[in-house]
Parts: sequence; structure tokens; C-alpha cells
Amino acid sequence: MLETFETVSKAVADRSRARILKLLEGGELCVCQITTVLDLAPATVSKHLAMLKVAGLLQQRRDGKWVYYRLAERDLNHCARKFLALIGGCLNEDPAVEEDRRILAMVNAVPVQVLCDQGRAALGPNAEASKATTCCGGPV
Amino acid sequence: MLETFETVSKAVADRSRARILKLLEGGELCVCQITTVLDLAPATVSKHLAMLKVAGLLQQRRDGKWVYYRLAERDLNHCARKFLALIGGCLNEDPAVEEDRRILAMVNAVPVQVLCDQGRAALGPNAEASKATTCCGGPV
DNA sequence: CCATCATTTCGACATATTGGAAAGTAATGG
DNA sequence: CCATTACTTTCCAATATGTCGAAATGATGG
Repeated sequence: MLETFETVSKAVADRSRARILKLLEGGELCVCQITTVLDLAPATVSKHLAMLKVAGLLQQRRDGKWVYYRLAERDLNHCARKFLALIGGCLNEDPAVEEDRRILAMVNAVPVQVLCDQGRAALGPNAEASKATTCCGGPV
Repeated sequence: MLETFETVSKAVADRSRARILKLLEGGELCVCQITTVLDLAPATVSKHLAMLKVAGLLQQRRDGKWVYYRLAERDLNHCARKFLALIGGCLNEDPAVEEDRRILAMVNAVPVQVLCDQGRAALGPNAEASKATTCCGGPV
């Protein structure tokens, strides 16, 4: 039990992984979508996802070339279930999480294939700059 | 918010600190009591306690030479409150946590002064060995 | 004051963790 | 088959973490 608790809590106790969990509250995403939002190397994201999966927080599904991850719904340990519930009630107004959701909206507007080919460039020239300037042409 | 979440979750995501939080569910304890139960160096325990306090999970009170820690009740952030509630519902049947409670019962049977002087030796010769043998003379 | 003692801080060390580049896998489409 | 492609695994560097011993701190009792 303590081992499970430690695994799950350590999985959650990282900025990038917390962001991933919050992202997936909106539904399943493939690795390249998550990678684009987080703006990290694919290897890094893959490792984070593996860790969350080992902790029982995520589940996986393959669809052709793409691998989709989602929040665990069945067969998850007691501990993981509680942590997911906790996180669901946290961070909803966090600026970084909100920014991720904003980027995710753009990501969802682009076919996965294009995203894999172009990465963040597929989101248009404003996706990156919008962090600094929101005056003219920036979203919202 | 994410910063707070990270601080609190990292504070919780350690075996020793989780044990401390479970210990304190029974009420406040002074550092030497916690040290005796965990069987770690005072410096180590002190650092863990400081980390839990910074995260807003613990509060502190001085009584003469002794410093007592307890689970935070007031002035704790949203996040810390949720984590404390989660932990309260976890690990209650964990063997290590139960063993800690068993040792704590022995610790509580000894005056704090004696505990500080003698450490684990104050618990009697069986406190340590009981982990290996419970056949003859071992508690319960 | 001064000695004592519970606790904390500092310094050091071993280990763990995060992140990325490069090589390896697995599935798709010729 | 073979090339391509999305993802994973394997290294490796940089940093963070857990633990302890030694020194510092802060309160107590002469």
C-alpha cells in the first residue's frame, strides 16, 4: 500500500505530469498532441506518460500509428482513483493549466497528421508569440 | 497554484513524510517521539517536518525544550487541505503504518524526557526485535 | 552567565529524477 | 520486403532529494 501510494504520489508530484493529467480531463489525446501542448521532447513526454500509466493513472490505446492516452477509468487502484479525484478539483484556475487548454483548443483544430508533421508550427504563427503579446491578432 | 500543488504533492510523495502524516493523525507529537518511531536521524526528521510545514500540512508549537508538530487545521491552503483529506482515507491498513502505530503506542507509554535520553532503548528490548519474532514475549 | 539538551541548520555524499539526443520498435503504405 | 513515421527505450548530463554527522540555535535550570 505505501509502495502504491508512493508510486502514485510521486507520479503526480511533477509539474509536467500534473499538466498532462489536467489536459486529459478533456478526453483522450495522442502523444504528439500532448507533446505539442507541453512543448517538450517526445522522449520526455513518453517517459512521463509511462510513469503515469505505471501508477495506474492513465490507460493507453493504439489506433494505427498513433497511441492515445486517457485518464484511467477501470481497473485503477484505490489510491490512483483518489488522486485523480483530487486533481480534478485542483488547478482549474491555474494560469499554466489554462494556457495549456488554450493551446489544446488550437491543437484540436488541426488534423493529427498535420500536427505530427509540423509540430507547433501547425498551430499558426501566433501560438508561440501569444504568451508575450495579446494585443493585436492574439487569440481572445 | 501549480507551484503550490507541486510543493504539497512533493511533500507528500515520500515514504518517511507520509508515515509522519499518518502518525500525526493520532494527535500532536514532539520531534523526538516522531524520530523514535521512524528510527531516523533527528536531522533527517527535522528536515522532513520543515518540508511538510512549508507545504502547509503541519503546524508547530513550542513547549519548553520540546517542539510539537500537528496536522494543520487552520490557515492551510486549499491544496494542502485536500491532500490531508486524501491521506486520511489512505494507508490505514498499510503494514508499515500499522507498525508505526504500534511503536507509537509504546512511545506514548514513556515520558518524553526518558525518550529523549534513551531513544528506542526506552521502549524495552522487544521494540526492535518484534519485527522479526512475535512468538514468545513479543507484544500482542 | 553557564551548562545542558532538544531541535535545526550546514556540509557532504549517494542516489534518484528530469530532460534530451540518438538508437530501437512497431505499425502503415507503398 | 522496405521506407516512413509515431512512439519508446537507452544512454547521458544536470539537477534535486534523502540521509547522516557535526556544528549552530534557542530554551531551561542552575
